[in-house]
Amino acid sequence: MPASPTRRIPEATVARLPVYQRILLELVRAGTTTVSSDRLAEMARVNASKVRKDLSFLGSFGTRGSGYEAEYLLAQIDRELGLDGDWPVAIVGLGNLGRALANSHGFTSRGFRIGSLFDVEPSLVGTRIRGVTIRHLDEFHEAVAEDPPAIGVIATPAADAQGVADLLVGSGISSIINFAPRVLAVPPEVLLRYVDLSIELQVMSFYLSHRDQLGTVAASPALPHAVGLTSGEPA
Amino acid sequence: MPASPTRRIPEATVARLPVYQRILLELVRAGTTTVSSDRLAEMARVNASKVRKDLSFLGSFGTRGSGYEAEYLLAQIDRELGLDGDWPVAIVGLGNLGRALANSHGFTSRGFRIGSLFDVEPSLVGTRIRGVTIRHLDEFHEAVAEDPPAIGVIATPAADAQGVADLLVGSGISSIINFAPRVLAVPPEVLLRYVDLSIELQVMSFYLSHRDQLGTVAASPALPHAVGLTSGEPA
DNA sequence: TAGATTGTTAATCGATTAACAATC
DNA sequence: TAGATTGTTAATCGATTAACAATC
Repeated sequence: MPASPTRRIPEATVARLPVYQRILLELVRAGTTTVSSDRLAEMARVNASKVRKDLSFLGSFGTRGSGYEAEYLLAQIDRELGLDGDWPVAIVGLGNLGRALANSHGFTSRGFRIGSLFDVEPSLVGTRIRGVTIRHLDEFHEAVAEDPPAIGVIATPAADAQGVADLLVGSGISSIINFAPRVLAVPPEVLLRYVDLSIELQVMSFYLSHRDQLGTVAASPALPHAVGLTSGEPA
Repeated sequence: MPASPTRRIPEATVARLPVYQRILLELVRAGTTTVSSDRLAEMARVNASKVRKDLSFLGSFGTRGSGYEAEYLLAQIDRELGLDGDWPVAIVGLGNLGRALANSHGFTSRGFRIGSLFDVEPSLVGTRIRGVTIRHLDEFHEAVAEDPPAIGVIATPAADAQGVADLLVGSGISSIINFAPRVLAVPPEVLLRYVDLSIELQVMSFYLSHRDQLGTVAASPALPHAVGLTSGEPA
């Protein structure tokens, strides 16, 4: 019943697993024990065949005639996503955005913890967020040597983003999420992802401005939707 | 030389246009006048063929032998994205995240403006961000009647997100960007996009935990990368 | 001209989806 | 059993990419 040992999960499926994960989390909290692919599909706004195909890459966890046991499926997805691990994350930049991130769901959910926080602003250095003291960026290398982060998050002003990226890469961090509205240059082996309101707004703008034109409207944007660019090659 | 009048831009291309847009903006600011598909591809971390194909959907704007005129290409992309329009955006929720959004690049760049801001917190209502006064959510319907937003942004705590979504949809807004870590139910014709740190972190976690395993690593995540789910059908 | 680079073709690859046999 | 729903197949669709003729 487990999938073959050499299962290779398609990228498009990986992108949807966190979505199913969140849906299942909400369902489980609401007391749901069993869920069908139809229901999952409705909530994720995707095709039910796609849900079944996606889940089939992880194994055969459903029961014909009744559906999936929500809690069990959730555990399987967590395992697949590596959320049974403990990934320390370093956040650089604790302005409004950085503070929002540090206080976000991302770090209260399984798999992640705030490893370290950095800023250069004297009034912020030394203060604490969620029990973690903000350190000066000058201390970056020693802090990282103590507790090496798995993922670096850039939440600085755009002008500082490349410098911080260089620092992260220089310290051996190979996964970066960039919230600064700036295109970054990093070595090709570094996993780099962008999260960006402007880009989302622009994609919306495209669909808004093409919506009512003749019949010229393109297909609706697919669900694992773009927010930016980029990624690194796997090792 | 313009593309056929019935050009239909593929979804994957639409997702990359904002990326090219940003790169061109940075190049133009840095004084670059001409750029090749190779250079653009390098900065966007995609294949050069893909850049040329993407741009060819907009028309034939390059010059064989030398490349693209940066400023002109930028203008064409802006036009295609509808950034020559003026889209008022309403932001609901002005905690750290909402404030970060209101002050972000998204609203200082072409095409968008902060139309209205809403919160329920008495200490916030009446204060101003970038010249716009925060109003109480109770005033939502009258405010929206005065100046109907094209796009609604949800930046509230997760628990309030569905209620706000209902309010937005009820007032006729058909494009929503949700920053709250909650799955929303909205009618199928509503364009809904999610932006979410947790989801980004989870996708990173997957690639991190599969990186060194045997040769089992999946393909690197494609650049228009997933951050969530969903979208509405075009009208 | 010689070198460079576009725009486009066509082959390939990956993702989506309807359909249905398997089976609870 | 009858009804429901999975897991998987196979056809289809869309996206990627190498290659190269066109052409500046």
